[in-house]
Amino acid sequence: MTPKSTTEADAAHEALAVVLRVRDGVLQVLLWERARRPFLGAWALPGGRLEPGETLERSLRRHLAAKVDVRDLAHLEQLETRSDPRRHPARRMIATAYLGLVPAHVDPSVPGDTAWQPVDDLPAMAFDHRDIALAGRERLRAKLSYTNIGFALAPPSFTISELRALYRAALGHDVSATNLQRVLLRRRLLEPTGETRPPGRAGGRPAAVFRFAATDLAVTDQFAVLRPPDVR
Amino acid sequence: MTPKSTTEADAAHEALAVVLRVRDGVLQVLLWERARRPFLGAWALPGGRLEPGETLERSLRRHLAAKVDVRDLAHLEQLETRSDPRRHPARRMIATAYLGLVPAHVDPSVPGDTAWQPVDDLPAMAFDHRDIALAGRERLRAKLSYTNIGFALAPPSFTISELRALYRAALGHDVSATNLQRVLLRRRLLEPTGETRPPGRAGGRPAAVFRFAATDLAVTDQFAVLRPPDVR
DNA sequence: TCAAGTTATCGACTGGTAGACGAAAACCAA
DNA sequence: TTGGTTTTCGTCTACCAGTCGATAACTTGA
Repeated sequence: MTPKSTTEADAAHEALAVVLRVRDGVLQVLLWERARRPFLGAWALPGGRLEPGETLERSLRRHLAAKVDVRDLAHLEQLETRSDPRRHPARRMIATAYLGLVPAHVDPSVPGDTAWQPVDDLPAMAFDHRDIALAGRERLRAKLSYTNIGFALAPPSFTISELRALYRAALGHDVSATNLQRVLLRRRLLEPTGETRPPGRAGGRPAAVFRFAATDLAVTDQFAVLRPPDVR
Repeated sequence: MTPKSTTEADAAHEALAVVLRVRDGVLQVLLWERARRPFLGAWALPGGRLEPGETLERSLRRHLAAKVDVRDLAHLEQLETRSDPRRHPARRMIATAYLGLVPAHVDPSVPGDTAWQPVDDLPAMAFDHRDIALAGRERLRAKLSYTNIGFALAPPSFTISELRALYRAALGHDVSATNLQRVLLRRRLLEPTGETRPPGRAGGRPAAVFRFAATDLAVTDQFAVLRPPDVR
């Protein structure tokens, strides 16, 4: 049978966040420099201990409030829970990671010990945080293809060129402007605002301005290759 | 600042499993009848407390061993972590749920307090286990469409008709035998064994026998509508 | 004012894939 | 031999994404 009385205390639990944004064509993650051991001075994901009575998401938002304005978080979803006993060198610590997205148009001021780092060229990181950060990137990339999660990275309105730059930075490869517009329009994820943006100094045709349709994310969170019959 | 000393003990953590199989054309989940309060006598997902030094997956396999032969589990992946303080009426309990799949050809004997229940017609369940079970079903349905996760539900070899029955039960809707074969063959997920199965008493053409190709699940775990250019 | 350059948008072509359907194959039973 | 059953295969069609080139709408500079 399983032991009923735990000799040591129950495992501590923490919530961590992979907060991503696109800036200057680069996908960045919010990291902070640890101020205590272990891994003193190393880069780490923001987050912290779960306190009694809190949900994980609430705890995460509380810890995050010290780093960024939580109102700037356009999207937050659970990633995975890590439980390897050796992931923390000193104590038992279970971590539940979340993926958070910050739109391109907000630039939250962050404390001095906090910085945006490129996800494709991460510095040395504490614990297993590097793996978690990369898992967050992969989740974003997968979901960009079949959901409207892109709205969480984009400003309220944008041109196709601007959106294309966002997708290129997040996906890590180029996307065709023609296909991006057609695919998103056909799926009713995008709608034109009717406005246009004046061209830059080099000239060029004014770009039409679009916005993401106000559809529920959950609605478009599904994709099926084998669709049910008669649904068309 | 956040409180450093926890007045009450840290939250207890449990691992739960949504173990699914297809039997007689019905998608079933493994449940057991609780033998103690709260929810005494109600149906619950198998699982139990995480003990010191265990990973979540190891803990789950240990608890599951009392219910089914763990070697019969063809697939196990993490689903989600639930942390609502009110999900357990008496104490603080965080649950990490997993999705497990049992192939159709094995029929593990289960203890008397354990039973397979239809996922589409669940009995009243303890805690939030009903939500978790349905989340497991949705994960399976989504992944059936774009991964080779179906191999974990299928016997080592099978005819297209048998596989079609499996998919119909799991997906909840009919699938065309023609398309099922063509789609899976084209993606190299399926390969013919060269054998045929003799027809039943009513006659009919002998069915060709297939098996899932021995590709790594992780390899086929990706799908992209917006593919990178030049990859063809 | 006009030509050249620039950027955005659109239409057309192509290839690939899935759903539907019916024909053909391979068996059984009467 | 005929009719029924099940499986398998080919074909037709629709849809969708990737590519490419034409066109639109603007700029600057001569």
